[in-house]
Amino acid sequence: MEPVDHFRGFLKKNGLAFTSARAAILKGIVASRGHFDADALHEQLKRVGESLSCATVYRTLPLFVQSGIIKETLRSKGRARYEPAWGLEHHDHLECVACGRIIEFRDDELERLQDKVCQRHSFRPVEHRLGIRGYCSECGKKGT
Amino acid sequence: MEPVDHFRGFLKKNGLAFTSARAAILKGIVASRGHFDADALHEQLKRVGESLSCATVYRTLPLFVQSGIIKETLRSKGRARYEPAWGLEHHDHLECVACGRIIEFRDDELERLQDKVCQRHSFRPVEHRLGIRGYCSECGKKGT
DNA sequence: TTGCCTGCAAACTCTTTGCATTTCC
DNA sequence: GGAAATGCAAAGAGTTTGCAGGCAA
Repeated sequence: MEPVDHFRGFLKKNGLAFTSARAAILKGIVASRGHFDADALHEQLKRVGESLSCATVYRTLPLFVQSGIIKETLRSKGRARYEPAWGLEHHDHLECVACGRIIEFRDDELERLQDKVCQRHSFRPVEHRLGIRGYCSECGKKGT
Repeated sequence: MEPVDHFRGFLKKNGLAFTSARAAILKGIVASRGHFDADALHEQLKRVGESLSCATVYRTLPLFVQSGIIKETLRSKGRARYEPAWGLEHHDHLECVACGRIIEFRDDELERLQDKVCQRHSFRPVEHRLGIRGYCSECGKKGT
């Protein structure tokens, strides 16, 4: 199933309308393969000729989160950031403090270990975020 | 060495002054054993009779981070949160989405595994944050 | 004395909200 | 037609900054 179909279903189920603005935002999300924030998404849509107010973007993003199309990731400089979640497995992030590059990775053993920690504390996990900040291979070569 | 001595050394080394405001903030940090945010710290200091502007708190916190007295942790509701880092081993967090309780834990194997992931990507880690959100044992009992 | 510090208030950034109007079903 | 969605602009929260005066070294 395509994201758009899933999203239409989600809207219908909740008595919400599939509007042109929402269609545009979804297109923007799909186009920006990777991480983005509200402002970047808004800018991108403007570039493509879609004119939406940023209020609409902010009002709509939670719908995409709820429907599972995207998810919030670590905030950066006070901005909420998102990434596509549709059809993707969970993964964690390496974030380069020098160039800002984000490297995604997944490690099953790491996941299992986290579950063990939760069990040990009788904690029922809903979600987790692991972010490792440091220097990527490129920036690491250059020094410091 | 006491935190205050370490901090004085840090200031001296950087040509900065050890002022009464900074002393008060340090006392506040030490007193609030655990997590806090700028606002909570400011409130606590007011309660003890110290009158500082919040601008000073905001301006001073980065000094404590740089000196290693505290460190930033996961943000919550748009607020930067901090915790003491002086003399404490690194640890990670379980955060209850129901009651807000934060449980700290440390798992050496988890740490090692993270290093392995970094090696695999030729990534030199500086710091990492692992936050697991879910329901603590208390809230888990009550339902949902 | 020479800067660094501070308080105050205004500015800023990201995000949310109220209201009148438009769009969807 | 009626509920829901939108744009606009103004409000909010948390945080930062400019400036004039105050303190540490």
